[in-house]
Amino acid sequence: MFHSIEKQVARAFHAHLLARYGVDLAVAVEQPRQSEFGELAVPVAFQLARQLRQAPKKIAAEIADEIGAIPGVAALEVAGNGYINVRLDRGVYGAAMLRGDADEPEGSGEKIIVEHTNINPNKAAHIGHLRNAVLGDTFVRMLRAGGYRVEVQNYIDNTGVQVADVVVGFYHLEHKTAADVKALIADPAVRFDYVCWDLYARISQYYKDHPESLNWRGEMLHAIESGAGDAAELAHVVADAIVQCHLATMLRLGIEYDVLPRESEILHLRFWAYAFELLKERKAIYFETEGKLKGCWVMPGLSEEGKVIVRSDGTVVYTGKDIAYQLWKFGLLGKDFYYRPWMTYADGRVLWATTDEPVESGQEFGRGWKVYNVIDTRQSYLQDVVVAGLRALGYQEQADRSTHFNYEMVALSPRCCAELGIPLSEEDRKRPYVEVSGRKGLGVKADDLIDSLIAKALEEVASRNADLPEEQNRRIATQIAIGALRYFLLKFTRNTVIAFDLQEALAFVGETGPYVQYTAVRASKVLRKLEERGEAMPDFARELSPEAMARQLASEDFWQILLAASKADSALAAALAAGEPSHVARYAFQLAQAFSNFYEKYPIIHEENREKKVFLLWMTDYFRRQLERTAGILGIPVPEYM
RNA sequence: GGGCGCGUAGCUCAGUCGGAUAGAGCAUCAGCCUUCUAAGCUGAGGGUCGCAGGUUCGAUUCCUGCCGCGCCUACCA
Repeated sequence: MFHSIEKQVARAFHAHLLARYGVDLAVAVEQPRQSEFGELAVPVAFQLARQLRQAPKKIAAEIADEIGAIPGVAALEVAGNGYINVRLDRGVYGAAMLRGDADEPEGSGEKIIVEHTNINPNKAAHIGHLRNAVLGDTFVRMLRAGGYRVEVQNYIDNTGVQVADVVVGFYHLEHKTAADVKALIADPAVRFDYVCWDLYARISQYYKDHPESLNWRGEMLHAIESGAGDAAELAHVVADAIVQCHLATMLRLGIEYDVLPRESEILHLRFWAYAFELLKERKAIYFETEGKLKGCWVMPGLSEEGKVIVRSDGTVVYTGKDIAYQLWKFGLLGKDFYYRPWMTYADGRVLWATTDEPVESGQEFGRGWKVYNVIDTRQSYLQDVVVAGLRALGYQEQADRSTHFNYEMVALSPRCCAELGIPLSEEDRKRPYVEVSGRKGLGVKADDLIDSLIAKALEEVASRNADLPEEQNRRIATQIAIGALRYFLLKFTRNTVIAFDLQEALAFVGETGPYVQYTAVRASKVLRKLEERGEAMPDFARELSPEAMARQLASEDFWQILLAASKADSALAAALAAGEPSHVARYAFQLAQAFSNFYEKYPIIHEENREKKVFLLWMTDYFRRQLERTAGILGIPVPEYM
């Protein structure tokens, strides 16, 4: 609701400035810090002061005097050195909310592709991967809430070095065949992704101790690429099983995908070969004939030496395949995958995976208008190479619409390492944080963290609801765990390194997901209590006249609280514009704070005055809806009770 | 060396396009449960916005330099 007014005010000012001063200005509308200054502030007089060579205060007065009536606005006031403060008509505003006036969604019909998660399928997911997936998933939810059409892709690098290493581990360290590993996967007592986690650390250490054994890796990569033999089969078995683990882990947090594009198909369907020809043809890469990079195909420009795309042994680096993939995402490759169903989600939606077998699936993916790649900021250079590749091929517009949705890494605080029993060098102990490393097996596994959160939440839930069945309490505890974890990962801005701290992640008080959930639970509990007392929910539209609304909203307290609740769309729009899910998280917390205040201060169902009681109930219901909607955008479920 | 990012309360972090008295959570201290769930609420203390210049009506915000920290700078991803 608030967002509509914001836009309306901005439009009115823009039109007036154009007509009166002939100035085409992008009008900024901000929210004053102090509520006494009104609901909106327009600092446009400051911008004009320079051009018109007049005092801001004088210009502001002139504008406020001449602009005329703006729908929904009660008054304009000049304050400070030249602010124009806007006071809304509370009755009109309240009545519009009662009618359920919604802001028109901004989204266009163009398809937006968001790629996230992208975990190497060779070990269990850790907190770093969770940040990626939760950020990506939340951004997707934001876009969809904003009316955009989104396709979610989770790229599976099932033929890369990391998978090869684990397969080498199974082969040379464990002496296991594909059949042995299949049996291991089928064993319900074995957490296969955990087994691989340890094995990956072991083989990495083994390479370090026995550098000559590194040729195993090369051999394995070739075997996988050829696609035949026991080794290739083992690689597929391992990667598929780990993907299954990752999908299960993500599903625990409510994260789903539309399609899994796999690297094996990029190879087998010759996407890369095709892109390679394109790159050569359009002179985006050149063959180096001398020096250090002799025999490589190199993309010049981004760094001093250029970026190797094809190694001297003829194999392509990941970034090369990524260029082919990015071209496909925009529908520029002229080739396409085939698709087969991978699994079905609870709501019946099918997750598709690519295949190289020509089958008619009736599915179409890719051909996006805009592409977001959710990838951590350490890979900025590689992402720049991909975009430079598009540019070099002449796809300027698509390059401009390629966004590296970057974020900082999750590291471990030294204290956290100590708690987890991770030994640290003297040097590491002095650092502010220690990088997670899959190779070293250094990190917090996603499922372990979720399990700890559930256990802790269950303790809490059970102590408050001892009379309820354990199974039911466990379900609630799971929802609380999800809320805690998602909020924890979302409350930081993207470019903040999260120094992971177990105590903080496990916190349920203060600025946390459970606080937001608890508030929503309280709101719906009030409404439920009303019915338990045998009272019906009032017909708000009939009982609350615009006059009654204006009367109640004359209370500064009520007005401020309602105003806060009405800003959900505005907060979402700002967060989308900034590409910053943390803004939504922060708003959810502020919203919860506002309701908690209201809840503590005003008895709702015990209110004697009928008009006021109906109004309070309406406020509660409105809050509940706004809170649930915002939580939903964050992927935070609202439990029945807590 | 080069590129990117960070430095704000004891700790962890926010801080709209340069704007009005720099905020939140945690921690500390003092209060609030016979009334809709205390995972809550109220209040208090706590700041040289890394340092030094510059730009201007105005700088935590923009520019330059310096100091400190991190990441990237692979024929790994």
